[in-house]
Amino acid sequence: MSETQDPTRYEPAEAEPAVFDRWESAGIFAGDPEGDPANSFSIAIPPPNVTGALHMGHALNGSIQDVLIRLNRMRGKNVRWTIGTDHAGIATQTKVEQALVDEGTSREQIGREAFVERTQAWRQQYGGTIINQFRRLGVSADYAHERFTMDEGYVRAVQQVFVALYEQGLIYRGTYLVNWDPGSRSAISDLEVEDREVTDTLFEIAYPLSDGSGEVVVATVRPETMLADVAVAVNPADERFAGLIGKSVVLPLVGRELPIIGDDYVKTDFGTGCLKITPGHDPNDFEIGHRHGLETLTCIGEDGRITGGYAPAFEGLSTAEARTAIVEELRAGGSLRAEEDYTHTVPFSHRSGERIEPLLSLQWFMKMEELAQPAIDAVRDGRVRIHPESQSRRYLQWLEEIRPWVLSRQLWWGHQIPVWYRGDETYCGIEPPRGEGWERDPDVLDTWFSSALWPFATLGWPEQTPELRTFYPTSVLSTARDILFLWVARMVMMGLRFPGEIPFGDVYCHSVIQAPDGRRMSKSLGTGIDPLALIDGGPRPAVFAKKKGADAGEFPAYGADAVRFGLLAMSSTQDVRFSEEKIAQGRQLITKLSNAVRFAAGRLEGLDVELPADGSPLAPGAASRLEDRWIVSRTERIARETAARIDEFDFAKAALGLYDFVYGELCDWYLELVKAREAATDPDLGRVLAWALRRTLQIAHPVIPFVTEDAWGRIPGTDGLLAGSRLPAPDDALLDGDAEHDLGRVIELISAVRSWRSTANVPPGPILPARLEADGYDDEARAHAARLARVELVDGAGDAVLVAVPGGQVAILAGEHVDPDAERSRIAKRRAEVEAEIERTAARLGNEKFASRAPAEVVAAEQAKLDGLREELRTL
RNA sequence: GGACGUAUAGCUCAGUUGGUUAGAGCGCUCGCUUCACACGCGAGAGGUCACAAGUUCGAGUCUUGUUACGUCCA
Repeated sequence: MSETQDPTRYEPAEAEPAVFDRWESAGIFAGDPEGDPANSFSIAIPPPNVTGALHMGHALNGSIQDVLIRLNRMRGKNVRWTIGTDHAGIATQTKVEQALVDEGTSREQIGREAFVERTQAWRQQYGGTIINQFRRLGVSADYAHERFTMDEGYVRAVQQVFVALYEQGLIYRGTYLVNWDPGSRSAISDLEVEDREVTDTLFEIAYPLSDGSGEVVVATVRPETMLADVAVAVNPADERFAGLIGKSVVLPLVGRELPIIGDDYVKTDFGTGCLKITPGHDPNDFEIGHRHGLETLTCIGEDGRITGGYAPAFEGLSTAEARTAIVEELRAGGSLRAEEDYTHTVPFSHRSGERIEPLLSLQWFMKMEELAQPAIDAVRDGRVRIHPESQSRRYLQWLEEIRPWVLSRQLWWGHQIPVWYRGDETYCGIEPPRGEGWERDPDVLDTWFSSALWPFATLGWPEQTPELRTFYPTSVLSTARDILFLWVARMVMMGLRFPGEIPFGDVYCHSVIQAPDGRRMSKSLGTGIDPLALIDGGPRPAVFAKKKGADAGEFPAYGADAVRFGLLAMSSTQDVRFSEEKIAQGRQLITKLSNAVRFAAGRLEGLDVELPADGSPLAPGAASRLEDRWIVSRTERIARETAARIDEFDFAKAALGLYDFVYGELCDWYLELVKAREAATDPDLGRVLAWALRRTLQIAHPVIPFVTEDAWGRIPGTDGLLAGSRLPAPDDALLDGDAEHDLGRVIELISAVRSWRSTANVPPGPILPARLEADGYDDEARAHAARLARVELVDGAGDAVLVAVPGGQVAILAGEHVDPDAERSRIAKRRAEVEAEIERTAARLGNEKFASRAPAEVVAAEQAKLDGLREELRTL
């Protein structure tokens, strides 16, 4: 960062905050709740965790949604983007508990009421962080209607849904295995569990048949749980054990008799093909036990030590000690048949780092089949479309094998379950029960239960608000793939069940942005990047060093636009690796565009460049200039393409297509071509230049909103905010295929001469005399070609170097810089290439089967290519 | 172990239903203080499209197999 400000460089840090303030104070982010539902475009943001800070996934998803929102706002849609945060039960509770511990107290000491108050206060103070970070990114959401999954109306929506599902018999209470964390002595959610790969020992243990006719050998990594075994299972299709189903075995060390059951969960090719069934300590066994009506025993307590009274010798031992002791005893008793290393993934607690102990406890659940079927239908019949399409298969697969959902969490922060108990009585209702002696269920609901209501609860449901009528169903849900089940599927179920309509028409699953080494971006691995460090500048983590092993240094302050562009350009239908180059590419585009506007503004200074009422920059019927017709046509095409790509969620193509247009057409050619003209005496130029820049800024605005808004105000004749401007309807009258073709030839000609110059070592400066020996170039085209190729078109004869161009050749006359003799080797090389290609093409055309079987247009294209090559060969 | 996905330039990625001499950005090389821009302008080098068979007039693209990697599920 230099001390002196270079005025040719756009400074995002200066421009962005001011631009954002202008948008917000103009109130353009708010939709009209009374608008026509048919003209609505709405999005409910996936609510980020209230404890969170913006990470790369949020930044990508925020950029994606903002592109959709801004494009549709400029189309004149009535736009609503609901923003807000999720109360995130465990994460938030953990944060506050940590603070209490630091103060030398605990949640148990201060009590539930004080704890919840304390957490509310914490949220008031810190919960807005991520929302403000979204502002930095340029997110144009409706901040005035920010929602929280525990605000007043939302609590009512959650309770109403719970009570309704309870009354309909879909919510019930039962025993279930939870993820018990022996370290923190509480149940934790799946989200707080991380799978780690460990190497355990797979033990093979013989269980003798009760009738003495032999034995079965089971394989297990957790022999200590055998004390609570209730059965042995084999696959009914497994011929080895076909005769055993229905017989029984004797459990070693304990002596209990266990039935042998058949269940096709058992894999015939894993372990020994016999599985011990311990419903009290393994989720899969629990399912199998349920299917077969087996009882559930437990032999491990909440402290992770052996209990149960099945084998007193091991009681009180930790699971690890018990494992050693049990294996020893089995070995001594001759029951241990084999042991081998076995690498697999097992769950660990994020909080304590201890291995999760599945534990049986009383929980609230929800039956899912009845809710799942309509959600399956909605995707099958296309009312909800999932992009990319491949993800819908995963969605359907999961719903088709859906299992009951455990709703209750042993936490204090969240939606407390609206159920009260008195003796054997149970009451479920929104209002507390009348009478004395009732006690409320202490548990809260899984955070995803309330999140599932997000698309409609944020619009005021269960009240029939104007917002709900206008903006529900929402248009698009954009999210990371990994919560397709946890969240998306549940929103579809709840939307169909309660408001009675799908919650959104399109679901877009965006890429996961990985670290350069292909790992996930993660704070703990040091592979994460704070998007604010890219926007404002900040330390670059070591894995992102430009050269391996070198000091990683700092990110430059790329600004929000560059970060948005880069993330969108990186995004794909699959996971992608983060590339700082794409962010830098965005910064280049921004600088380029800013300078283009600077150039145009200089030309247009003091001119009236109001457009005719129909919006067309070209005077009707007038003989407009080639380059003007060309840029108008090209701009119109890019406008359509970019919008179409955004509509089909191809954000990378939209962003990179913009880059190519701004660099490769607008700046490289149009601005260069018009430099010979003077706006003050050329009314066409003023209009077309202003039009092309304005349209380009409009097209680019959804992707790079700040710089385009800043530039918008610098073009004469624009008023109001770009973000609030209306896109004109597509206009076929602006398309001009002839102009595109004709100027395309001029560009090819100029490029051919430049290329020759460079490879022939002719200095770029001098203007060389040359003859244009080619058809199809009018005076205008000749003038452009001469100026940008730096040649002077003459009629003189003489020795010359020939450069092949569309329609013929340019003969550069021999002179100070041009020596035809020195050209020989270059020409010979090119001739060899052309001859080889002619040979290939002629052979293809001469192939009888090609001529007869290939489509006519392919054959014609080959013939045209051959003709072109033969023409070039003549010039060589 | 199962399912799905991915292998294209030094790096990160495009590449429509098979059809010109496979593209872009970055990096690299050469040239340029061309009056919007050196975060610039012009030109260029660089690819056995992972490997092996097959289908076809024609394969980066389709089929099968192999290898490597990734994600999810168990």
